[in-house]
Amino acid sequence: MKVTIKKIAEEAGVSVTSVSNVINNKAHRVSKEKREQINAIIKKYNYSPNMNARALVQSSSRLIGLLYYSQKPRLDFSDPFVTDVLEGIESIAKPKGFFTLVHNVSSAKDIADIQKNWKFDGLIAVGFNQALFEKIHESLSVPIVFIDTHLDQAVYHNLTSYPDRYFINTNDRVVAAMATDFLLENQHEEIAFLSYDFDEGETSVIQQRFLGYKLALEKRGLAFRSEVVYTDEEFEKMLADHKQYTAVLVTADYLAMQFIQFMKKNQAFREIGLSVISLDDIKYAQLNDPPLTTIRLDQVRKGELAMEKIEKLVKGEEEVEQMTVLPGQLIIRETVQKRK
Amino acid sequence: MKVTIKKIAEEAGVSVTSVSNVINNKAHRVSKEKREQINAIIKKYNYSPNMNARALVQSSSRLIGLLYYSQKPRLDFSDPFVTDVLEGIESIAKPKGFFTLVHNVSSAKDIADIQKNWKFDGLIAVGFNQALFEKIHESLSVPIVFIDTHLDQAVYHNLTSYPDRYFINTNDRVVAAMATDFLLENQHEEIAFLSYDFDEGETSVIQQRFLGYKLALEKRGLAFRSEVVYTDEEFEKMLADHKQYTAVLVTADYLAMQFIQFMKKNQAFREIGLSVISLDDIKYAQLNDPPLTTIRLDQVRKGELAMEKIEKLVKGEEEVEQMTVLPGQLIIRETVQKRK
DNA sequence: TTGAAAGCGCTACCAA
DNA sequence: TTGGTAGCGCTTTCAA
Repeated sequence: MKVTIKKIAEEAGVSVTSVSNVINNKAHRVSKEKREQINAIIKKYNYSPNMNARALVQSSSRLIGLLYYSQKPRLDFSDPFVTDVLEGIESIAKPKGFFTLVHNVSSAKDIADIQKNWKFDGLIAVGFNQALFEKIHESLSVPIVFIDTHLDQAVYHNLTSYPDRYFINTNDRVVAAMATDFLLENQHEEIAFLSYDFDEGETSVIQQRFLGYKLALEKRGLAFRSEVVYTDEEFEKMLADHKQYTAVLVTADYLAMQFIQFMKKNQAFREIGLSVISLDDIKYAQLNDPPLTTIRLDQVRKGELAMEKIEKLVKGEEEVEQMTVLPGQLIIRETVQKRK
Repeated sequence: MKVTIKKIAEEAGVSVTSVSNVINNKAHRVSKEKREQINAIIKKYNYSPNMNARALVQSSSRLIGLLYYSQKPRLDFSDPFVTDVLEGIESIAKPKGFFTLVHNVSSAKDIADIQKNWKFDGLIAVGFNQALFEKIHESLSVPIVFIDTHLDQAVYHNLTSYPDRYFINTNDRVVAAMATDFLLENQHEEIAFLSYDFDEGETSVIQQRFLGYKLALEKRGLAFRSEVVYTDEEFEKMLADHKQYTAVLVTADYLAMQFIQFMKKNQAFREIGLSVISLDDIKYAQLNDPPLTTIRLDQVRKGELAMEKIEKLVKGEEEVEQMTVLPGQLIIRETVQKRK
């Protein structure tokens, strides 16, 4: 037998209103006597209110939507960029009584389906691009926190026109420049760039890092050479070209690990004294052999911050900063050697 | 302005019933003429029904709850046991129109809060123990698929008494024996066992693997030696004891990677020709140096299977098998050497 | 084929 | 301090 607020009210000999008041911590509206009685019955039946009914009337739900963008219909959850954010969110959401609905967004159409369905209190969108941002911005009115979403500067310069849109980013340009600088400081002047394939024309995480890399080179008076820019498909080519560079900046730890393994297999890592620096500092970075020198991006923290912002927004009491940029932290381990 | 079914009905000049019928693919109850008109308006407003209202009346929701057990309030999402399951679930759930709510369960109390809240169509519970199983079994009536949940044999021998409870497991005993056997075949007779801390008295994943390890030894006529059973806190001890064993069975790739790194650091891995086999085959296993010999458990597949079961259950058409046991697959790479 | 109306469980408003 | 009741948006009878 289903137990509803009505049943509780009947059994306690009070009105549903009183029960509702007790549930919703408006206990001061109920006499202590009745309050205790109601609580006893609630406990007896292990009752907790139906969230659908509650959401229906309140137009709010304690439900957070976590939207991951990926072109592939299948999200790669072994990617720490994906899961660390989730970890951060859950750690804040659970104690605050929020539930997290995870959804993979691969097209604009997916977005339309989402909000209207579930009356989210807020959305956290990870890795969106400009097109998707615009789509979701105009079709949904709930607060949205964007993580690692790189947009045209026009948006960032005009944040006030985007109320209820919040951003948590790494300054990818700075962070890539930081990595490049570290290589430079270690006397490396011929630095390759290795990343997943990307479109130079569109603002994206990788594209920003690429810019940072070029900038750092330029600042040092060094020429950028497009011949030493590689994608994850070009390990063979990198092997053949290895005399063209003494160090490489890799845009992700995982990719760096693959690359190093490949070079080791071909006697071209330790033997030629190749230096490697990457970005992320995933849990496995320090288990690599040699342990990865990398820049910690702290995705977990981003998740926590996003959830904290949403919680404040729901409470509606505090001001919430629209833009939060997290610094990267250089983690020196063993893959970068001073060049002799 | 909010667009509801009522608004659509008004604008189309029909009743809400007709609109409802169109939405729910009972289109045959509506004349073609009206149907087209309604569809046009729906499209115009990009309307989609409020799931809360729908769930309220139907007591069903297209919502799946994914419950992870962990003692810690904070779930470790970098654990592939956690995320691979999620990946499998989402890959099936999304195309079928299900949404996945992720929740971390660390106590019996968490369970009570859950079901009543959201009217799940089904639950997927990962890594539960006997106590939690019983708690959730008696308090919830929706279908539940348990993944990697080890229970007293009494339950498994009497599955018919547990309708709507489904199980997807690895036979951890078999899989651990398989790993041990592989070591044995390679002439190792002194085999250590390394795992996270566990309670020998309670049925659990690790406890089952421990049993499998002992069984395999026994079958070979080898004595089990409790001195070579270690936890993740005892790397130092393992180093000191290294003459006591020539190979080690580790219950998780991640732990194996940590152990190997530790031993390498102390010149006690390659130098003493230690062999290691572990379980999981996470994505990083092959990037280890040397690449890990391990047993693939395929957690992604488990997630897919769980979601498939639930989908069938919701449709209510097909019979669903209550117990599915997935085999492990030996992946031979480079951490096991034939003993000389 | 169509629509009116009841009711899902809850909160919020207003009156007592 | 208490309770009656409207109404959230939808599906589902049931009657027309």
